[in-house]
Parts: sequence; C-alpha cells; structure tokens
Amino acid sequence: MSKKTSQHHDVNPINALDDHEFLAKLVVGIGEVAEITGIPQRQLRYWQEKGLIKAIDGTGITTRRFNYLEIKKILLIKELLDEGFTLEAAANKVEKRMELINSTFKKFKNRHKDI
DNA sequence: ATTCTTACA
DNA sequence: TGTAAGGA
Repeated sequence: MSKKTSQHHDVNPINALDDHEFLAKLVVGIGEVAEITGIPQRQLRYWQEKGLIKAIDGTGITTRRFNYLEIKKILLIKELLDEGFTLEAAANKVEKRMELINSTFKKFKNRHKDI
C-alpha cells in the first residue's frame, strides 16, 4: 500500500477485533500521552508519584510507559478533576470504579470457566 | 530529541 | 503547577 516496509497485516478500521488487538498492544510514552490528552507531563508524573496511575515496569526501562488501561484511568481522572473533585477524591473514585469492574468481570469469568 | 529528577517561583 | 537546570 504505502511505500514503507510495514510487514503488518491490514487493519480494518471497522473491525472491533483489530481494535482489541491494537489496544492490547498499545504502549505509549509520557510525551505522547501528554500531547494527545492535553494533560501536562508534570501532572502525569505527579499522579503516578501519588499512586493514582502506574507506569509499565520492566527491567531496563527507565522511562514511563502507559498502556490502554492506564490511559483510560488518566482520562477518567482528568474528567473528575474538571468536574471539581479533588485529586484525592478522584483517586478514590477511580479505585472504586476499578474494583467494581474487576469484581464484575471476575463473576463473569467464573460463569464461563469453559472458555 | 526525549525523558528524568530536583528545586524554586 | 510551570519552568528551568543538568544529567542520562
């Protein structure tokens, strides 16, 4: 297609399965996250420092990397702050939401152990 | 070029 | 929080 050496299979823009594959592999640096979300790097580092979000950890990795789930949390925190919640309140709401989501899917998981 | 920590306004 | 310094 393009001239490049992208040895990738085509990704259909209206295929949800491709979206999942893409999102599952997505790993982004702090600069890109800041650029796209509009949240300053300074703030992202602060949130991580406070434990609201976590960067991908790996031996040898010195720079912050964020995955799909963390980016979703980042967007949620931003919304909550815009709505007027304090950072601490936002942190509690995010934690509560993650617990709800995890416990809920854990139940589905147990009902579908056959998968 | 990009990110990191530390520190000060 | 924004920004600057100085190292990786």
